[in-house]
Amino acid sequence: MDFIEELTWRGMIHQMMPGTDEQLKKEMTTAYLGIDPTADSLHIGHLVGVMMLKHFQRSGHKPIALVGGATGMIGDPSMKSQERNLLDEETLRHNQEAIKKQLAKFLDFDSDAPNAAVMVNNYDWMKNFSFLDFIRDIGKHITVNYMMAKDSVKKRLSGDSREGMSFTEFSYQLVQGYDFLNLYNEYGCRLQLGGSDQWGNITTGTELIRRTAGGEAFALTCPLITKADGGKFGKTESGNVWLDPRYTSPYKFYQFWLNVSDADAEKYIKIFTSLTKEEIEALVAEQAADPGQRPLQKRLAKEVTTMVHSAEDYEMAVEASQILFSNKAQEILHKIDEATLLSVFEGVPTFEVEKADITSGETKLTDLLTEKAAVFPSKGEMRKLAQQGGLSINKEKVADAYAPATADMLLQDKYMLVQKGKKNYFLIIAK
RNA sequence: GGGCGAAUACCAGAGUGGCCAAAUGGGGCAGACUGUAAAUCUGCUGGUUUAUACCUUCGGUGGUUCGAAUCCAUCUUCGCCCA
Repeated sequence: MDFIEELTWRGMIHQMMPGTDEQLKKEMTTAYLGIDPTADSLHIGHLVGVMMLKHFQRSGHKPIALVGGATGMIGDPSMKSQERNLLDEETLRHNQEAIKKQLAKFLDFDSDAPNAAVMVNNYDWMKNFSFLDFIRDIGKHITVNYMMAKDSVKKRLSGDSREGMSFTEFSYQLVQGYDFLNLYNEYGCRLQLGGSDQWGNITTGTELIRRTAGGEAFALTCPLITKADGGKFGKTESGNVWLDPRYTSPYKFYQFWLNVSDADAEKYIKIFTSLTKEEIEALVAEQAADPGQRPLQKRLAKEVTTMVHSAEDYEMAVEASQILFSNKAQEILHKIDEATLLSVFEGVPTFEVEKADITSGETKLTDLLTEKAAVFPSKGEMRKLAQQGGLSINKEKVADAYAPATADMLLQDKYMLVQKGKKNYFLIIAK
C-alpha cells in the first residue's frame, strides 16, 4: 500500500513538502503526530490525525504519537485559544494513559514489528530544559523575522484581532519545532503529520532540523474537516463527540455519524473508515440511486462505531435507534421488557426521583423536570418547548407543561421517557 | 513610567438619562416540510404558573438623579501608541 496514493484518493492531503513521497518510497520512515492531552479521552476531531497514523503504519512505516504535555500547557496561537490551564503532572500521565488505550484500537503498539507504534510525551524532554539553554541552543537558530512570517502569528498581530499575543504563545512554534528536532535525533523521525493549521509550526521544525542537524525532514498536513453547511465538525448540542463511552455513549456516537448530511457523507467515509476505494464507490452509487436509504451514512456509522467501540455496541445502537425512530415506537415502548428498555437507554442521561412525586398526581411536570430532575434548565424553557410541540413523554406529545405527572406515565411502573425535541432522550427512574 | 481607547446577553456588536431585558448579525434550540439529510419557512434564545406584569442583568464598587447600560468618582482587566 502506498501511503501518499492512499491519502490522496481519500482526500486527506492538504499540503506536502516536496520530496516526501520519495522519502517514503525509499525506506521505512518514522513520522509523528501531536495530540494535546487536555482530556482523558480523544474526540472525533482527533480522529483524522489518528487515521493518518493508521494508514501510515499499514503502509509499513513507523508512527509516533506525541502527547503534548508541554505544548498543551502553552496553547497554540493557531487555535483560537484562551489561556490554557496548566495540567499537573498526575493529570497529564492519567490522560496520556487513557489516550494510549484509545489509540491502541487504531495502532499497533505492542508487536515486535520494526514499525510498531510508539508514544512519547514532550513534557519528558521539556521539563528539565532550562530557559537559558533553550534560548541559547534553539532560539539562536531561528530568527524572529522567520517566526513573525507565520500565518498564525501574523493573524494575531494584524489589526483584525485586538487580542494581542503573549511571548508564551509566540514561542509555541519553537517548542513544537524542538519536538520535531528531538524526535529526529532520538528516533530518526523525518516526517510530521498534522492538520493544515499546523503547517507553520511543522515547517519551523523542519527548518530547525536543517539548521542544527543539517538533516532533511518533511511535512504533510490534512485538510481541516468541515461541514458542508459551514458548521463546526464534531460538535453536537452537548458538546464534543468523545471516543470514551463515559462521555459519549455508543448510541449517541452512532447517531452522530448516521446524521451526517449527504453532502458530507462521502467525504467522511473516505477519511474515517478503512473501506477500500471500490467499496466506497459502490456505496456512493447506491446512495445516488436511493438517497433516502442513506447507505453511506449507515455504513459510515457502522464502521466507525465498530472500530471505536465494538460490534456489540454497534448492534445495540442500531436496535435502540430502530425502537426510538420507528413509527410504532409508542406501542413498542409499552411492550418491551425491562431489560430491553434499559439496554436501549444505556447511555441516555438518567435521573432518579421519588416514586410518590409521580404517582401522587400532585407534582406538575414543570417541577418534576426542572427541580426534581434537571432535564430542563428553567421552567420557561420547558414551557416554550412544550408550546411548540417539542416535548414528549413516552413518545407522546405533551402540550401542557403545567399538567401534573400521573402514574400512567410510568413504564414498567418505574420508568418515564422524556424527550426534548426529536433526538434528545432522558430517562426518569422512579424509586 | 506617559498618552489614548475599550469592557454590553453564547459570540460579534448597536445603544450615550426614561419608549431598554437592551437593535442587528451569527451561533444554538425547537416546529413545519422531509429521508433521524440539505435547503426553505416559522417560533424561541436572562428568570418567574403561562404575563400589555414583576424580578435580576450591561467589568467591580460608590455616588448624582424621581429615574442610570447611558452622567460623575474610583478600582480592575485588556488593547494601541510613546519611553
